[in-house]
Amino acid sequence: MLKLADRNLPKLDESLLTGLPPFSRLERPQIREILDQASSRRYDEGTAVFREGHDADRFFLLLDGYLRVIRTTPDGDQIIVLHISPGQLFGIAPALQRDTYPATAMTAAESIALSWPARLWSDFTASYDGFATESYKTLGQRLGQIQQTLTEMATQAVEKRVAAALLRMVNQSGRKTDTGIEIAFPVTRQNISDMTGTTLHTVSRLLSSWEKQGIVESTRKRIAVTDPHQLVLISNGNG
Amino acid sequence: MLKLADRNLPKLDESLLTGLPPFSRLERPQIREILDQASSRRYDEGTAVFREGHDADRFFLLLDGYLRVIRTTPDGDQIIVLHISPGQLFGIAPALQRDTYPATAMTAAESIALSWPARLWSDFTASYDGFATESYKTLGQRLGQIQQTLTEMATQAVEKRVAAALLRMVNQSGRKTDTGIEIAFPVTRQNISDMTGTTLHTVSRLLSSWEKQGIVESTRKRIAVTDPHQLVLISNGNG
DNA sequence: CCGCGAGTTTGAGCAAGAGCAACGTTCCGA
DNA sequence: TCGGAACGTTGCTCTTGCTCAAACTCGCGG
Repeated sequence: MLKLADRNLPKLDESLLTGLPPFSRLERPQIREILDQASSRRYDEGTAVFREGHDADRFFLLLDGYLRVIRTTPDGDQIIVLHISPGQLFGIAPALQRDTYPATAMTAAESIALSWPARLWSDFTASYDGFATESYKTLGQRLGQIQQTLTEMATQAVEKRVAAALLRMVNQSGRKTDTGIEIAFPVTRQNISDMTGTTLHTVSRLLSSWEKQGIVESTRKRIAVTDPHQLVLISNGNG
Repeated sequence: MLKLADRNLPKLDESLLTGLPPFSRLERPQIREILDQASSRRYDEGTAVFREGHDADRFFLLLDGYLRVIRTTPDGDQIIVLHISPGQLFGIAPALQRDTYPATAMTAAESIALSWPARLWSDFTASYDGFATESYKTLGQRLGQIQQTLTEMATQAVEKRVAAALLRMVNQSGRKTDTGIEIAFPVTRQNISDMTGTTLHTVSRLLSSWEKQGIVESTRKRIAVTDPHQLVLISNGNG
């Protein structure tokens, strides 16, 4: 159960949801209804919102921060399936008639998420025009992205996979800085190796080499791409 | 457009759909309605039902046969994302608001499929109780399976991946024979390497070795597992 | 029944990248 | 300000499994 301190006592503002795809076709009173049924909670960096195998009793919307969706193998290896950005629904196992979550959601940075009890999913899809359509659209995009990652993993050499992983993070969360485009959340070499099925050693060597070539800049846990075009070339094989 | 010869002129029998998950809660007249709007078509082994990138203008139900869902990379490598068995919906891109198919569907054996125009999807989910629920449940399972494959690909050595791929095919389409459990559709070494991101050479070596150990039996394009338990051990690392 | 083509087997060499080890650096909290 | 933990770098070794090459075999169509 959520502790009292975790619930958002001052009323949530309607502007939180307006404009987000699942709610874009709704009027203020409907958004009000939806918000009144939501719980809001803040999560420190590196904590789990839910874990693989646990009861899928709620579904979520990320308001602020970034999440990693992670699967762990029986022998402890883990891989990052995808990242979630603000405004996206996640943990929608209830929509797929699953009774447990198929993966773990970890915060990559301090985050804030709304959540609703699983049983409300069918209410939402029935009552709110466009909610189902937009949610399943998101799901379709996510499915496509995972298939994309799968094909990369199966056919591409490590260097290309790492380049592609960086580009994906930049596209999803890139912030312009004076020197390049920075990934908006902390990323370690280990994280990148978990996205690409390699080791942190190999990732470290690749980043060092790219840094020498002026393609990326990185401090500990922070990565910026200074020459995205070059990275695209690498990810397509013309390194 | 479908040619006349492809349409099933004698009325489709209602028993084709009864009992299949998406239609299990429906009465005969509703099933009649659904069938009357369907096109039926037969496909030779090795032909495409639809191709990646093409207009997602229909969705399908496999009545008989087996399909491979395939993605191809820009440089011509291809990987088999999953297999479709009789009774399953496929090509449901319309349900996910996609305007093109994200993958190609090839017949692994001679097959028969029904299909409906994409625009009917929303009619079906609105009119037929349980159709949406069951369809999205299938989708959820498929998503989970792809994530599973992705983690394997990223963390497991080739031998384990191949063992796991064989087990998946056996579980999905295994037919008991006097000597073991046979995969119900033709499978080449190349096919297996396309499922596991390796080469046909490596697969051939593995199968030869397993054959010597009495774990599998294979003729050209036909594979049977004689000792599934042993394969499970291999796929878990205790080779 | 023959011949061809698609699929398979096997060998040898080689390179990508994993594993291991040791050291360096940054950050944070006491 | 100091110490330690977490993260990163780099060199070396060793293995996995890919590449290339060549021969083999099954099964089908003519």
